Amino acid sequence: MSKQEGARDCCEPTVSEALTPDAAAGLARSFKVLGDPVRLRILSLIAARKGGEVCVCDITDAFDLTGPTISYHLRQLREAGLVDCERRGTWVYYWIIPARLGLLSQFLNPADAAAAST
Amino acid sequence: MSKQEGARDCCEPTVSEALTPDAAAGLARSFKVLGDPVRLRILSLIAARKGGEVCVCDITDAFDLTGPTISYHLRQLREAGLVDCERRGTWVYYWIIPARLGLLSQFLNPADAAAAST
DNA sequence: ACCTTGTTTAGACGCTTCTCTAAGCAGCTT
DNA sequence: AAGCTGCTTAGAGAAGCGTCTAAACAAGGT
Repeated sequence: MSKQEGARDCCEPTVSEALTPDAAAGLARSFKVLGDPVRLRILSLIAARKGGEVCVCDITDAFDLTGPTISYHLRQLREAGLVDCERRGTWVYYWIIPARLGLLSQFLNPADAAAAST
Repeated sequence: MSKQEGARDCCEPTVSEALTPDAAAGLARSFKVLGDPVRLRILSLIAARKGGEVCVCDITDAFDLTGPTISYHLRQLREAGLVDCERRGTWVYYWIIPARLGLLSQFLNPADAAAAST
């Protein structure tokens, strides 16, 4: 309820057009998956890694959670199309799918996306 | 588990640096609020509106939900810092706080944000 | 003052989510 | 082939979320 006008009259970016219920459902599913601190940390851990790939065992080591719990979160990320994985011998490696994140980013700030595509 | 390499070797954007648990918690809270189709539609409804402001009654009319439910979602959006509101006479108007959305967008795609800030 | 309309708060209830333990599968290594 | 390690699946329980109805609060109009 603060009366701070002025935060919104500088650039007009934000969310483009009104969303259909279906489009909203699709986007919401992705955002919901991002709405957990553990998954966000997993994602940034993968992204920060040189080579862009991380073994599940490295992820598990970075958290104070059991293996199955990490596996659960990785599955959520996978099913949301945010990461993909591949087994190589004993280990399973995960990497980020940038296109999906780009899509979400674009929804939040169409102006940035437009600027980037020039 | 699909073997599609190559989706990630074209541009290297994605998520910048490894997140601290605290930073992750803050971001996750915002993304969680975005992780609901109704809230996403409310947001896009406000954003699409000429003038950038919408009365609660207009929002309520756009959904097949009760007033209290809409009020609940608006509160979530408000407490996440994504929107702000002001009462004017009988009606309460909501608008989007672009800075917050920009921050989230930037997390998802640092490359876009960098390009936009030039 | 009172009633009417717009909005929020409180409380209840069913469904989903996140975590765990136990058990299963996959691929080395000996 | 038997056992070891890495990872996933299955099932259970506590906590959280989204919806509703009922009631309260806020402003304006008789």
